[in-house]
Amino acid sequence: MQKKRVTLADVARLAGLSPTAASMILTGRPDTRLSAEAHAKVHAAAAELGYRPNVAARALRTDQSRSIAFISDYVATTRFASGLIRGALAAADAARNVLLVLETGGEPARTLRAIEAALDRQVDGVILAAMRAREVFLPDIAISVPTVMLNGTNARFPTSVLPDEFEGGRSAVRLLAEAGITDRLVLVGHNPDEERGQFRSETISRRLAGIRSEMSARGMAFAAELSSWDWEVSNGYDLVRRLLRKDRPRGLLCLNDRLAFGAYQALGEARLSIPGDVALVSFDNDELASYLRPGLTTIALPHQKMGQLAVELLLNGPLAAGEHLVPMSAVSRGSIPAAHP
Amino acid sequence: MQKKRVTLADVARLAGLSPTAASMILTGRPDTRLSAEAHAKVHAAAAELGYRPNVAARALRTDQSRSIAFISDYVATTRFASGLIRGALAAADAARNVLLVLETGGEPARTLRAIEAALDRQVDGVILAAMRAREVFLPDIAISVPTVMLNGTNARFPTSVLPDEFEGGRSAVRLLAEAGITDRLVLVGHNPDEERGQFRSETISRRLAGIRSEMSARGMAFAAELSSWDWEVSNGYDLVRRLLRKDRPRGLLCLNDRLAFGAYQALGEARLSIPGDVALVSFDNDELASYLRPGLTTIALPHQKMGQLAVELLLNGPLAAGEHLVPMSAVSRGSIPAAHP
DNA sequence: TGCATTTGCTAAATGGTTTTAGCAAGGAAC
DNA sequence: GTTCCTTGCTAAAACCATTTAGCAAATGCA
Repeated sequence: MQKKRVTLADVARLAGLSPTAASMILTGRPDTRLSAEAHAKVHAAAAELGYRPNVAARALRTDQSRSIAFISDYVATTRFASGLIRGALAAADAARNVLLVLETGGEPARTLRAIEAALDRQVDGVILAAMRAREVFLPDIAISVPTVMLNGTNARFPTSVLPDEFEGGRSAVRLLAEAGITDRLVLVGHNPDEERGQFRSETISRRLAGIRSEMSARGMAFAAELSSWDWEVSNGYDLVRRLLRKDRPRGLLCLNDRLAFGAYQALGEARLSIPGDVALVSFDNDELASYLRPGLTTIALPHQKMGQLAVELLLNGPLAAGEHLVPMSAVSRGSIPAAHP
Repeated sequence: MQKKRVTLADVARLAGLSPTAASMILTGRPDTRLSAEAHAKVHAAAAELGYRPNVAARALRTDQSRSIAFISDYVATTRFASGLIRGALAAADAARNVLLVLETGGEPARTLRAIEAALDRQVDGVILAAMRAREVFLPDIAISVPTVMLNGTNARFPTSVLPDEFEGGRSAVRLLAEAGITDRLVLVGHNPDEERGQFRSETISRRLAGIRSEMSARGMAFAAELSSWDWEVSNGYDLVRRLLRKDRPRGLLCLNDRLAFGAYQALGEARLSIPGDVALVSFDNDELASYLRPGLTTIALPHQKMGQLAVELLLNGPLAAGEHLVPMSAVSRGSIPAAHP
């Protein structure tokens, strides 16, 4: 369809120099002693021919492929979660790198295949991302390149990027308190096992810890705590419907946006208005939050920034071990009353 | 972090044979005359050393990288749309290929960079996917490898994978008709310009053509057609709220799920029940559809299958030009009454 | 036995880039 | 007039797998 690729040798020939010289000049080596004239000639030749280096050949020689693997249990669970990928893509693009995206479905065999496929292609780094699980299972295979855990943790890879759930939890309570809602407050979605760090792991329990910390700092307490194993729309609906049979809460603190959506449905059926009768705050800033009416006030998961940070950590020098916490910011829409004077 | 990579030479040495022999055996060449014993020795050696071929080196020699580029305007607009990627990933994985995912944001400059980055990495094929736009803009750069348009069309690349919108449109009408709803039917979201093929291009106008075809085949006609440029939740809400001031429809045919969600909100406010008072059918089978109550009956976009097909077309021999239509299937939930006897 | 063919394997070239080692010419220092 | 730097450049090796061309031994055929 097209003539043969232009190689470095072609550029060198046109410039009247050796491939060595051309390579040194085009890669911008610092301490070379080639003349300014040579630089000019090589750049001109490269531009004229539209030269683009063959990344495979370069990778063979340098062991650097300018590509990194993004290995995820799921590629997207919600549109919002795909912000992890989007942020990573943008950061990779900015650094002229490319993302190899691999999905594992959480299956060990597929995870193993994915890691091998990535390593075979000489990736410069690996991002192990979690859309669902937090504590990520990893097959026992050595990964010979820098590795970052994204939205999850694993003992073998100490560098991780996580949302700052503790502060996020505090923000949610603060939002309610500042709107004057300090009473008849119900927590929706809490699961005692979670909180003990048993299941979805620490990050969710940190969210709860932040909530509890801010509550007690302000002398507030929940009137009730509705727990649920899953956090889907239908769970929110069921929990709140049952609640409304007995109680009339003033505010609901939902642990994610889907639960909140279910709560909206139950409140709507009960003819209760938001935020007049009942105020709501939740977490995630899922796509849903903007669809609801009134819009849902929620503490956003900073997925995009997290994805970006993961790539930047990989690309910028030696990996800093430890947890890199990305702030969660409050997105105010209409589900809580305007702040108290 | 790890010892040096095992190379083919190492395998050959351990097996007591030449690299030539090892290569031929491991790549499974058909007509070679190497002994069964040699095969056994090489395989044993490869297994013992845990040999994995260096894809970069292989790419250099064979011009095949076992990787294909997935270049998309957006990586996901809804969770559902990310099915395009998910399907592509699964098919690539099955063929031991890998996906280079690139996002362009619809910007020409970024699109150009993405194509170059992919070509530089010797991808075996390119998928140009569209999450939003249907008629895809492409910078004027030659792509020297097989290319498939996914969920979009472009004159320069005749092979495309599209949903079968015409039949999908017919199904939606059929669903309503079979539930006995043939009267007081309103179309929500239609835009006259679209239908003339002006904007989002043919595929949406095919959806409408299918709808109209089935309507007239059954002697049905819309009581009203509400048009809107955008198809977001708020548009659906506004359109239907305005409609309800004057009319009392029996059924709404919404052109996507977000419009339908908006319609739910307006109907809820007006205290109309679904499907008792008003039935709804829409398109896409977005994540939303299952969240609503009652569940939304919708004609699914077969995103996952489409992504899969795109990869398979690339990988299986010469590209078949033309449009490859993937059927849209109806997903019945609770928003239309049970079928008429 | 003599010649051709088949069998079983290997040497060496190839792909495109980077990098090491070093050459030739000119100038400076002694 | 040597010797020693410096400057400006290049030859060739290296990276690793694939592939072409071909070699030596064994076998088949007459």
